[in-house]
Amino acid sequence: MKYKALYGTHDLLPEDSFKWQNLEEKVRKTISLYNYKEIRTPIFEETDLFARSIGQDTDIVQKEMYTFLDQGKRSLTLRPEGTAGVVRAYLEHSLGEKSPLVKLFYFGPMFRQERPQKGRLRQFHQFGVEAIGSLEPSLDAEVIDLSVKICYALGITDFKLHLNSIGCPVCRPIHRDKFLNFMKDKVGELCEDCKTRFLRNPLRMFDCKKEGCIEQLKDAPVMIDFLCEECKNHYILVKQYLDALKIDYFEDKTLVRGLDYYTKTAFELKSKLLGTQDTLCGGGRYDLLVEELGGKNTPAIGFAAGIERFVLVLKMEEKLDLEEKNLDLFIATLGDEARTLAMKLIKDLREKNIICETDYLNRSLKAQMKEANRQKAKKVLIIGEDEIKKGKAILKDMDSGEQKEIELEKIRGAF
RNA sequence: GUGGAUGUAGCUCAGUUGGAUAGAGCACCAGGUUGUGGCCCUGGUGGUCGGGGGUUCGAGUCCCCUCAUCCACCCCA
Repeated sequence: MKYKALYGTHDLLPEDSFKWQNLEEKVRKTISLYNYKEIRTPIFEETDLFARSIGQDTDIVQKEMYTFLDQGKRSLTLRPEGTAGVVRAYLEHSLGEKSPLVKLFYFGPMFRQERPQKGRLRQFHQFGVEAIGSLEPSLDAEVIDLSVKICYALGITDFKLHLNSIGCPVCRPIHRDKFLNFMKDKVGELCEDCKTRFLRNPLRMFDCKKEGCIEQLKDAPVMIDFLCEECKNHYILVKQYLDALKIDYFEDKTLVRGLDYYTKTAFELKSKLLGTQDTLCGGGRYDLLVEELGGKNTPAIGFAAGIERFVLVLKMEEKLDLEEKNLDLFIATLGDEARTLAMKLIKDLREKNIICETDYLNRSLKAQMKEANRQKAKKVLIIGEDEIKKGKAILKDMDSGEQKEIELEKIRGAF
């Protein structure tokens, strides 16, 4: 075979596409309950937008973006995540001038050039929400509540909410100094990866699974103990709201975010069923991003969720909707006259929203019946020469096997 | 970018210490029913054994290279 889907990309075939549709429908419905409105932004943007918002030093910008030059020699990039484009659109259309709090959601493909593995693809799909314009902890609670609610709406039960606060530009440097100071004598004991992390992204050391590193990090200062008054109070209030909403959470002092724009509240929904790429949904505050992209100082919070990962978990929990819309009627024909009649009937019935199908391969009646069965048609209408003469046709119920003659003009009434 | 594993029919997989026209189940097509599906029976279509090179009288099987996929590292949805 000459052409194949690129490494890390997948075709969504008919046998699965309806499952995605069902999933999307439920997600949309739930998000709408929380009064978020859909926004659709382009899947490519100026490269600089992503570099600016995600952060020059992140892995995404450093090595994972699909970047190309267009005919005009401008550097463009397939979006690696959704927030940057949404905030760009928010600013471009002055949505903040029309309403102080803007609640948006999106669905769509994202692109990152990573090595694929379970739960990780190069073109993958996310949905996410962004609430832009408020610093209220109650808004954090709403966003978190929504993410949890979506899981329940889909029937997912095996997941855990991890919660943390990663501070702000006031308190983060203080912790960073303390942390580096604490670790600097221990660097020699760390694994090679952690030595690199120490220089590039020290907090990532908390993710290390090696026992030696975990031991060294045991008493390391964590961000949560260094929060400034504002961040500390914010975090306390978020927890109070979550308690009030009876949402269980696990305070994960080591939870870090990969994108530079995050501040204060950070959360993830994780599922053990996923293997090592266990994050279903990740989010948090990004109070600095809007200003960073040229807007006014505007606090915001959001999350993004991986649709493929949801599908994986749903498959494992066997909660995927298997209901396919199947055929209401298959019309089997014998002869040219019958086929013409069938064509007219079908056009008519489709007008009435009846899903119907007929044979386009000149097959035997037996083969047509097999086809009807394969497509799970509820009923089959058989039109042959005898039936045309009599002005009647045979209507067969495929479940019971019963069949009866029916006048051609009365067929519409049978549904 | 690094490591490990796996590539045989549309799908899931057998294939012995290297041995003759490469198999099974499912799916597909046809017949058993001159105009009736599912179950059953019979038959059929379908494979450059991922690709290339090598060893050998002989390679799906052994060796080398390459490509692809999966899993893991890194990192993230």
